[in-house]
Amino acid sequence: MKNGKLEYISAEHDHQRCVDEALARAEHICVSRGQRFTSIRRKVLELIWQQHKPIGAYEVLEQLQRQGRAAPPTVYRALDFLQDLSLVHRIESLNAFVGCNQPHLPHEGQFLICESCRICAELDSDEIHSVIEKRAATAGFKVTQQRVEIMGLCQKCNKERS
Amino acid sequence: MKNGKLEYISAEHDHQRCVDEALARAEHICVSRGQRFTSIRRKVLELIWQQHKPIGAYEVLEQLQRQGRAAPPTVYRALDFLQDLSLVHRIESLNAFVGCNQPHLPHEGQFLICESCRICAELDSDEIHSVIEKRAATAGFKVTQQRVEIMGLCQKCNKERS
DNA sequence: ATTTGAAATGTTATAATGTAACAAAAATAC
DNA sequence: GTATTTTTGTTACATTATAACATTTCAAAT
Repeated sequence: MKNGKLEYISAEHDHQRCVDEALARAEHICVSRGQRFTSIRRKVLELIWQQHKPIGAYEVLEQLQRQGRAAPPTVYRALDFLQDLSLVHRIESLNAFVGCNQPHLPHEGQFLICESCRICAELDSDEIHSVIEKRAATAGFKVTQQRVEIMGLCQKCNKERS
Repeated sequence: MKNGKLEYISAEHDHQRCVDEALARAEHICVSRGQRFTSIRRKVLELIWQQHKPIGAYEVLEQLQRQGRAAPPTVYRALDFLQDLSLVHRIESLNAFVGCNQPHLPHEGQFLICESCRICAELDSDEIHSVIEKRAATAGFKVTQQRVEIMGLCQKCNKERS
């Protein structure tokens, strides 16, 4: 996404591979930090990655329940764990969760959210980050976290409407 | 807030006057748009303005109930109305609402939220706005709304900690 | 291999936030 | 003054999230 293209919208995007890679990266990150990538955590992350769209906690729960019992705390705990490692992000304006492309990098949450198809792309723009930081500093404010949620139409949906 | 100072934190801030002015501006805006500034809407807006901190819908409800019956839809309807006119904004990461300083201007939501004292200041930085717009355009994304929520420490709380 | 302590998960109940649907009342238009 | 629209009341419920405590699983140390 550094190049500003939402490449996983395109037809040639191999999504199964995309998910598998995300899971592999996640496992690596967990291990390297001495955390356990348990089957529940893996399953929840996999469900979240199955689309590039934010998914609600109770939607994850429903999917989990198709293969056995599960209750809300199970899902929320997994989500909390995954968020702590930046493997998923919460989209505040949607009460929903989305997989993170670059969990290895320290980064803020910057999201493009399509109001039509709901696809959600994560940005990681240093320029946005630093302008916000600078403006906050002008107000004497010490930033610990930035959340940028940008609603609108993705390129594909925008074309279809015109 | 254009000057980047959070002046209403200071001791000389006359908050009653601040609230009164906000209500007067709100009334004017409603009238000028052919909308009714009913007593419920006024009361809800007043409650929200009583602090420069985001307040939850159910907290507003509690206050309302001190002077008669009220149920959640009453509050949410008033909040929806006030949001439509940009008289209040919803802070997504807090599930809470805050009064808007400059409802007359077209603007995006940009907020500085102090994690310590919870005070919330609205920015309206063209620079932040345009950088986000530009970055989104690079991804072929057509922006309809930006939400920027910046967590951290306000000047006052930051000083107190050091 | 067994014990043991910590981490993770199960389970039940409930809290917190938000909305649907329809009835009644109030304001405005005719 | 009646009709129409807008606002509010009221009840019930949907959605999102967490508290509290029991049980299980895992891994480290013996």
